[in-house]
Amino acid sequence: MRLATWNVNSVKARLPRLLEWLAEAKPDVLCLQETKCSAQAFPAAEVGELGYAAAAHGDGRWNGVALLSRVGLDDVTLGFPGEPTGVEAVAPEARAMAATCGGLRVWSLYAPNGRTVDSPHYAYKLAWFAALRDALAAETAMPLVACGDYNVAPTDADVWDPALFVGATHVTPAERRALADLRELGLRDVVPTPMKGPHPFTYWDYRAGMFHQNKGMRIDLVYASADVAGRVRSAYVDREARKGKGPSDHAPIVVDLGP
DNA sequence: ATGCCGAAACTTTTTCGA
Repeated sequence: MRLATWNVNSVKARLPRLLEWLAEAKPDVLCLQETKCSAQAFPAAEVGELGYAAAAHGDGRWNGVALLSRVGLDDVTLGFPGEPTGVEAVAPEARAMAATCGGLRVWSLYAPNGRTVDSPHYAYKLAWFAALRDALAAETAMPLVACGDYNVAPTDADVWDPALFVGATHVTPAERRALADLRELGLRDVVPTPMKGPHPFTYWDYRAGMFHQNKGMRIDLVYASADVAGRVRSAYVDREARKGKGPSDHAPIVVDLGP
């Protein structure tokens, strides 16, 4: 089974690139983040023509996650119990969903950014991770993979220049502790192989030629239960998808699982 | 060459991203 995750930064703006990538990479299951469209507006017909069932969770302009599968898409759940609401919001944002695909419980996650450490958005980010931990703890009895944009660089090696991130979000001990809490559930970080350079970065800012200088971050992660992690045959960052006209600022991660 | 920010909307600037 080929599993993939990709923050597409608008599924509408990225639709030609998405369809092209699906036809080429042929994942069995794809987790999408930052779809930036409502569930009703999700291009289900277009991906359906390539053989994918789709489920989407989104409310419009911001956030949004989706799951595509050609090996079954059952028991879809949107959000999770105890998910906190956004800052100054009355309802949770569209940042999490799950489905059972080919015998695997698959989550597509888009963690809050946090903005700055003194922002209420940072406290919200940590609360969101704490609630996510409890939600995933209830699902560890089955083969589980939690994929997505975690908006946390697990180690200093996961940012191009740690000195530039001192005092910034994405690298704080509390954020890294939140990831460690997920690993303590038994989830393992499936670290992909970079196509170029020593670091498997998955995100490069659009600005200032960051991609071309390989100044990136590894913030998109695949967290797999031990049984699933043991089935991993290969995993890589498809940085080709970050090139060319109209790319997302994130590259997909592709994971091949054995039986 | 990978090639120097992009998406969305209560749009003609502002908000957000990390």
